[in-house]
Amino acid sequence: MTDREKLAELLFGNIDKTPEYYESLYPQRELKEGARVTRFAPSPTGFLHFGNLFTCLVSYRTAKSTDGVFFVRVEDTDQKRKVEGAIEVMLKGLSLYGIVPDEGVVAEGEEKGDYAPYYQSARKEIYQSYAKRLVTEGLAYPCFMTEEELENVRASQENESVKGIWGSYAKYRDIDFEEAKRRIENGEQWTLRLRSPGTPEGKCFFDDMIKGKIEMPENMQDVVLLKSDGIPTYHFAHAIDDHLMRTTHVVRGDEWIASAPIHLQLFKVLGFKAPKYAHVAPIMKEENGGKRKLSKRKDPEMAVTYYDEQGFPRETVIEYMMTLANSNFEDWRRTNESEPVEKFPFNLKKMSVSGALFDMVKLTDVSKNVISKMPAEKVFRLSYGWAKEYCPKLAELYEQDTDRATAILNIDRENKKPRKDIAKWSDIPDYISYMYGESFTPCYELTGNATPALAVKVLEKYIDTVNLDDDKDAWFARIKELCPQVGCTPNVKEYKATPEAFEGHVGDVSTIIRVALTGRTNTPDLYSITALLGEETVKQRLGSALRHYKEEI
RNA sequence: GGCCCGGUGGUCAAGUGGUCAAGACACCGCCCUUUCACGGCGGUAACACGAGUUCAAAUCUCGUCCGGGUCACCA
Repeated sequence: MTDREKLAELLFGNIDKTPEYYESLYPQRELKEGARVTRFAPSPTGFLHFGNLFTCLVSYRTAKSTDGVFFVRVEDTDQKRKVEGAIEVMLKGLSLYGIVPDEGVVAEGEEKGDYAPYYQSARKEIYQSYAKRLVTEGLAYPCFMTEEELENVRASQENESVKGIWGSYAKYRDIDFEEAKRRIENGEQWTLRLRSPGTPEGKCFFDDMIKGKIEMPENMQDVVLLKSDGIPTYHFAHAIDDHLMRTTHVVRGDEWIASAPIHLQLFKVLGFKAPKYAHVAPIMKEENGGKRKLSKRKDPEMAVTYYDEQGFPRETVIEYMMTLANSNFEDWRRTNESEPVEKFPFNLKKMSVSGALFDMVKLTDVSKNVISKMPAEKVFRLSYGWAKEYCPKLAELYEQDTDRATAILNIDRENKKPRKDIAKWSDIPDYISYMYGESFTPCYELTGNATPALAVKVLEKYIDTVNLDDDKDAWFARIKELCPQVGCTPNVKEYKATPEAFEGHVGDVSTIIRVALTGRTNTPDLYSITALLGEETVKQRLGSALRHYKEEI
């Protein structure tokens, strides 16, 4: 037995499975040519936020657009930061946005797939098996530096360009077996460090799917592989897991780019083929003319739940994210109006290299388009669901008569070019307020040529002629007939030609009726509104308006 | 500070040596129109700066400036 073998035994005496065992336990996946295997690897420390979802969506679409596999692995190696229930919240959030993993952790504590376990905390023996092999090969060693020593190193390296544990700082790199044994038997804490083969001159090259070719100094730090509790660091776990789970494309935030040399070196040292990397730029936020990463603290729109609360349909968020991810998505959407997003040929290489500013105005526009294409039944169903949770008043109104509510939401919706009034469900209470006695607030402000005096004349006549049995043409014909009787013309062009000859035109007459019925100068189709209001309400509101204008003049 | 990455209209962005520098959102104007919205048409507005290379540079090189990321027994 060599000293290295003895050391490996001393360190990992309890480990009897070999890397070869795991290699055969987790064989290559049998997928068709070009199929990509990606993953989402959250740590259970927080909640799902916009950036998370975005990166995850990119990862998901990468797999799905190639008939590959998308799985979820939980990176719970840092017990200190673990937050109860975070995974459940995250997974639920993903599924709401249509992201359902093929494999991995599918619910809190529930796993599916042949490459289990998918909780890193349950993979300790696997990591240690590879760690043991590394020690045997002289590629890793136990380090007994104390926290205090580490801090001293850090302090003394303040002005040095190459930081970390390397060269002469790697105090325990070359201690002999006897010393290691003595210290361990002495009960000293140790971490396992990589014996980095890097040199100051060495370069690390890789071709990022998004950022392109990148050249960096190669890693020469003896990074920690196993923490003193035997649990791996992110770096080590990433190499082992993504190799064993046969990930082909690692999609992650670009804050990881700086540690890519470590990862590539780890893959090399372990004898693994490195995956392709796709480093996604973060979504930024404008502030004081500068850009900054969207932060959970300061930006409420960061939390994905914000969109639910506001009542943005999930499709909106997905569509908006797709426009950020692949700029040709909007063109595609224009020519494929009703296709599901899944059909879009998503392309990792079309991802933007630098972070985009989050644009609420754009998201609103996207949302209006999304909602304008929905049939009224869907608008009703989704907004009702939202109302039950966030706006009980709206839910109550809906519940008076769901068919009527749907009909209200259907006004002008079946036009060839539907209106785009609603961007989010929380716009609805105001949008439909005048359709309900409870929320109708009279307002008799007029615009254009409409004056209280004219209003009195119009309303006195209209209140007698209005007939709820009219179809739209008959309804409008009546209004036109009324015009000459009050000194107006039913022909707007005629009015424009000789404005001095009339008190107003049919538009002004309509405005008077519109204001009387809805309290607003702008509304969707007045005929539909009149019909849905019902005769009693119509007569009553016309009457109130009439009284008001009479008093006013 | 070292190391990476980036800088095209207000925002998102096409673009890879020769374009009057696309398109979308926003904004403005006109048209359509019973209001508004929708739709149509048009408009304002950009290659961070400075040197090179070249007949020709947003595109290639170098420098400057600005922005972002990262330098843990966190991920």
